[in-house]
Amino acid sequence: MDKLAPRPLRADARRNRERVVTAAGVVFAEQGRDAQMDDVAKRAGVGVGTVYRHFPTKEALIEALAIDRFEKILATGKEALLNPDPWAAFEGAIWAGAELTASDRSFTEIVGELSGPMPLPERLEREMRETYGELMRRAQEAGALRADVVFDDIPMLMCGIGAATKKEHRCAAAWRRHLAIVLDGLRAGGASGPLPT
Amino acid sequence: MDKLAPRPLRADARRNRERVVTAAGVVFAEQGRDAQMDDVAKRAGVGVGTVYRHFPTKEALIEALAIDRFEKILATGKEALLNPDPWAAFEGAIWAGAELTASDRSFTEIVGELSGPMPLPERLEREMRETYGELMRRAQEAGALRADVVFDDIPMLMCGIGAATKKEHRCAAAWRRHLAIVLDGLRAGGASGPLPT
Amino acid sequence: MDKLAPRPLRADARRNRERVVTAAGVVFAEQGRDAQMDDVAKRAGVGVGTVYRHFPTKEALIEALAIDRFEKILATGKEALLNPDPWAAFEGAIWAGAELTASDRSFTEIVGELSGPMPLPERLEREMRETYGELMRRAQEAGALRADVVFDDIPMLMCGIGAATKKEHRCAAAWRRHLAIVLDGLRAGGASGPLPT
Amino acid sequence: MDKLAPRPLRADARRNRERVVTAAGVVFAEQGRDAQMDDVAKRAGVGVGTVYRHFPTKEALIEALAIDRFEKILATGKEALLNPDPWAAFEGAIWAGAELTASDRSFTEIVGELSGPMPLPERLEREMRETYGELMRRAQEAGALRADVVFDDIPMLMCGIGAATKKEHRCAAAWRRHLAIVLDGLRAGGASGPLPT
DNA sequence: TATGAATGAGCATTCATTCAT
DNA sequence: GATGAATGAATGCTCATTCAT
Repeated sequence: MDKLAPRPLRADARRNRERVVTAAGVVFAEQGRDAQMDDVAKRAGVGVGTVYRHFPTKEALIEALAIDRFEKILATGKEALLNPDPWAAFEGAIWAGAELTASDRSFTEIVGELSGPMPLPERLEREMRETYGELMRRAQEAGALRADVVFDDIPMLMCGIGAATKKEHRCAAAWRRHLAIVLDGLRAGGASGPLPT
Repeated sequence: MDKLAPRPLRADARRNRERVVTAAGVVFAEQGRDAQMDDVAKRAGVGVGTVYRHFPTKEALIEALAIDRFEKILATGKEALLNPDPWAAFEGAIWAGAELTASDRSFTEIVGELSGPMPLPERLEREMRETYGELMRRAQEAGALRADVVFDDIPMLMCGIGAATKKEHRCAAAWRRHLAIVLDGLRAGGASGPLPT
Repeated sequence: MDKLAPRPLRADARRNRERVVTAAGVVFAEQGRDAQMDDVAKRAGVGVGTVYRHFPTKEALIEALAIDRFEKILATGKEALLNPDPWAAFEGAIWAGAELTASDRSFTEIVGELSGPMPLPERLEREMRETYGELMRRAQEAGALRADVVFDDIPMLMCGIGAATKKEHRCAAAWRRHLAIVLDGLRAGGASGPLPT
Repeated sequence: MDKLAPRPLRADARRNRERVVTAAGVVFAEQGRDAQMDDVAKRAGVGVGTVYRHFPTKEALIEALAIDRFEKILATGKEALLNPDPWAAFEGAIWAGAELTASDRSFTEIVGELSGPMPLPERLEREMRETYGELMRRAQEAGALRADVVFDDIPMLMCGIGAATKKEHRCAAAWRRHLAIVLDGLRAGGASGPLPT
């Protein structure tokens, strides 16, 4: 009913939860979102029941996984903020996020299905906005990033990059070309005109 | 008996096949790749058996759908070749393809799952290569398109656009911003350096 | 409604019927009773509808096939009656029937499933009884066939032989050993005691 | 589903497996090889999933059933070895096996389909060979069993008996007449000549 | 709390039979 | 009559979820 108090979660329970999330990451990475709960359990070395104790549905597990991924992206964004060069900071954040996305097949799949129906927790979304918003603001103030991009363009662009990492295009690292092109398009100097609204 | 003429396929059979493809387009668009064959049949107003008479497996139906989509894209590409302005022709082809992609949610999903395991028929792939290759060559010769993009970058970029059209981003037409950025990145003038290989 | 008059059946219709029966014989021989009606039709070079015009159900077709087979067996039995040696006549009839059975996989399968639920037409059954009954009577009168075998033992023994021809026992002709043993058991001299009732 | 009394035993999985096998025996006996897995489950009082938990495919279930049957036959064969009279031992083993076969209609069907494509486990086949081989050797040494029968003739003959038990011949026990005839044919004294090779 | 056996709705696919052409 | 496209009930099997131990 009331969610005021987050339950303490005993040490072994927390460890189990961790194992499940980790296993889910691997299994979904390998087999995509159609992977089976039994496989996740097996990989985690627990029974299915335990998986369901921590995550009431498969969807909930996937959501938890997605949040975990976004936390990691956010971390790279925060780290980028330390870079004094505004454009390098922005660019570096984007490259780091893309690298994470590319390194895990499930990442894209999960994040891909996610944006619409499965919103992130308020705190996470806010921090994402703050962090990447700040990176963009600085780069724009420095005249490096075109002025008409807004924060909401970023997840969209990242979705595109994610899609590029998912397939077997000409070569495994083909997505880097995609990102390089996009970044050139994002440069203040490259703009051929204002973005459509 | 004689195979000189391809099977005429009775009038009603052809009509039914058409209805199945149309229904499949709608159903897969609405429910994604996991939509059920029974639903396709119901939507088409035929029995499942009829669906299976025309397409031996669900996979075959999806593939047929994908080919149909690619044919439409190819048609816009060929039309673009008529435009004497090399960059406008190239840009127009890309916009037209994206528009088609955006107008049908299943398009992206199906094409998305497609590139890897389900190759297009040789003829279609060749024509795609020829048409878009020519569009690119002209635009590059005119100094409008950066010289280091190659044909294989296009499907990758289109996948990205497709991903952008799939989600509910800030607004329905947000993908246009994505494409505008990408196109700016593709301009010869916008390149900040060579694309990674 | 009334079936008093057998319909004339136009020449081409009769020819078609013949083709269907022949095709069914081959197809069921190759694939067993689970073969499909479509395959029978294809083999016969007609549409399924034509098959169904002549045989209202698959079961009816199989029954017709069975009758056809029994007619052939009966023919060998009648021919055997011409042999003046009573035991040789009996033995020859049995061998001939087994040979037919062995030569066609569907034969056994169909006949096997048949005896119980699918009785032969009265005329055919009567003639079988008359012919084989006579062969047995003569052999028994000559003191060659044990006196306690009765007509109804024969189909049972033939079923057994049929089963033997169906499998891949030690060698293709292993069933001949089975029949040789049975025939020795049927000889008047071989009886170790009366058959159970 | 379950009885009012709480289940005391932990090994309900094993019991369920037993129930599935038993139910399968009955259902396949009644309806033959084409019986449905759902019916087996219903008869066993479990869900289909449970059937599939224990037997990955229908084929596997049938095979398990067949092995179970052969084990029972083998047991009677081993018991017969205790009989000091060589012919009585051999004859008794055959009768006992036939009795088992006759008592369960599915037995024949399953074994019938079995011999070819579905070999028994090595151990079982070996023990069958050893046991029945020994019974035959003794009976032949005693001059009671004709010298030219070999082990491989036995399954063939049993198939025949099985076929005889399967149908509704003149009377329910008609197969006993078949077996009596075969046994007379197997006696050393009854041989009219060597068996065909 | 952990376990994994049990559940059963769900799904792709088949095939005997019907019926419009 | 002949054809073969259409039908849809039936079937083997899966897998997210529940629950007895």
